[in-house]
Amino acid sequence: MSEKEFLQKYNVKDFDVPLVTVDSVLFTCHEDQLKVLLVERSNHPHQGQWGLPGGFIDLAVDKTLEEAAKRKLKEKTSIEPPYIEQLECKGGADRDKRGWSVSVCFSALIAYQDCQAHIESVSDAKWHFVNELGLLDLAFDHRAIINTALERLRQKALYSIVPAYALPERFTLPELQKVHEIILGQPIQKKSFRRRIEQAELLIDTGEKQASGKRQASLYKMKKSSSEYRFVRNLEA
Amino acid sequence: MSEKEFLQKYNVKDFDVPLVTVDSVLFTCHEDQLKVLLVERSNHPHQGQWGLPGGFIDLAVDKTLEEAAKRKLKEKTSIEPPYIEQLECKGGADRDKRGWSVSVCFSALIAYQDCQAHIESVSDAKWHFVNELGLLDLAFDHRAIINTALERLRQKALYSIVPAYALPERFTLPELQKVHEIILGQPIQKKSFRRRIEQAELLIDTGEKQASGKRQASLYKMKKSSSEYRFVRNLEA
DNA sequence: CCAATAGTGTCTATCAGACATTATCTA
DNA sequence: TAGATAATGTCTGATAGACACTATTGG
Repeated sequence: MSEKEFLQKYNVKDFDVPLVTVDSVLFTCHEDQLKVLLVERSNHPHQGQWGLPGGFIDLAVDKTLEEAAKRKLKEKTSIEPPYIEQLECKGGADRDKRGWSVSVCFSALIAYQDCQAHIESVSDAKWHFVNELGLLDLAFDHRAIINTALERLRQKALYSIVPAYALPERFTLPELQKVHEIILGQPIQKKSFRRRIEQAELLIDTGEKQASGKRQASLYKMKKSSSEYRFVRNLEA
Repeated sequence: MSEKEFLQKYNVKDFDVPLVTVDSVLFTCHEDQLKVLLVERSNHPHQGQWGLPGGFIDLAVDKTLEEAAKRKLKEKTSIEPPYIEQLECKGGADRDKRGWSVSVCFSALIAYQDCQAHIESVSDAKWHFVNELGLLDLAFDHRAIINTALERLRQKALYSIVPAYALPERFTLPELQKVHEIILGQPIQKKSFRRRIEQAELLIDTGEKQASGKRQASLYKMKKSSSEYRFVRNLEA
């Protein structure tokens, strides 16, 4: 049989296939706390419970998995997050009552200010304090996914400035340090933090200042590809 | 509608779903070179081309994605690799001629000695020098997946001793250093390498020695969970 | 004893931690 | 001017790089 014939006859539905979803753990920083976006499920299974924003891939619309995840996030936040990366893929026979299922999970960051207005207008989406998830009964294995995302984000806070994407495009160094401290759950030496960022030349000084009450702090923005930079030496956990 | 009714009516095949495979990049070290296991495809599409060991999930057999990947590897190597981790998930409309497809990719390591006999007995599987893949026309986007796996493995060689899993259970420090050097493509300072492993207490001295020609080297084995250890400071790339 | 490989001693360079100090802002 | 926040100076400590040195083996 030629490949052409083979492809003509091929039909996915002749086989037992798992169901596939994309789900995203979208973090932000607000009120000196880490928050994660959750959605109240309108459909079975787990109707009424909180879960991660996500859903099925639209084969006709989505070109890639990341596009699918972004599309789902955009529905809730109105914009695509400035940072998104694949986290892990969960799959198994028992994680979804509908059958063998695969969830391709993403971890993303966004500035609170950039999407709060829209999120408030969407009735089923809400920021939740990461520290207070203990009380909630989350859908599927979404709690475990959030924990994995948190762990990864903590690692990144130790060796990169990826957490900057939880801030607006322009931000001050004290703000950035605060975000790292919130993620890590502990204070960082100001000098160490600034020194390494300066030395690696990861930020651009916009020349502007931010009046935050007392002495004004310089406003910076990320250089392109600064998020890929990895410090040789980690901050201590 | 109750959840029970919903689940009774639910049928995956009522929806357009992508096809899902698992694929693994299995590395080993041999003849001072990094090698990757490839399989000659017996079926369409890409019949006759080399590709990663993998295939469809057997919903009746596999409990998780990792189990599916291990099962596929075992078919070619006769054993499960001592190290396997999820690498990334590739998905898109165009990566497979059969339709929208998702590949859950794993990266794994194994000792050459532990599986070479069986691999030689399997007619369609073969170790390929990683440095000589340029000549091959690999199936699907498998070349890109291998490159991602390589990049990740290089990172791990800088901050962990995961590469030890490309060696037999018992190995010498010079052997381990050599594996790291092969992965990194450059020499490492012997003293630095040994110092950090000793200090982190990652290995157990078995008391045995290996006669490799000249002075005998001590044989070590990994401690449990040493593979999760991450040095605070990387080797320099 | 020689050659080769295993393993150690030790100096330097780099960079994070600690914390004191200075600078700049508003009230 | 006082108080607060931003930013810097500088010492210490940990650890990787460099490389010379010693130790142990087989021939």
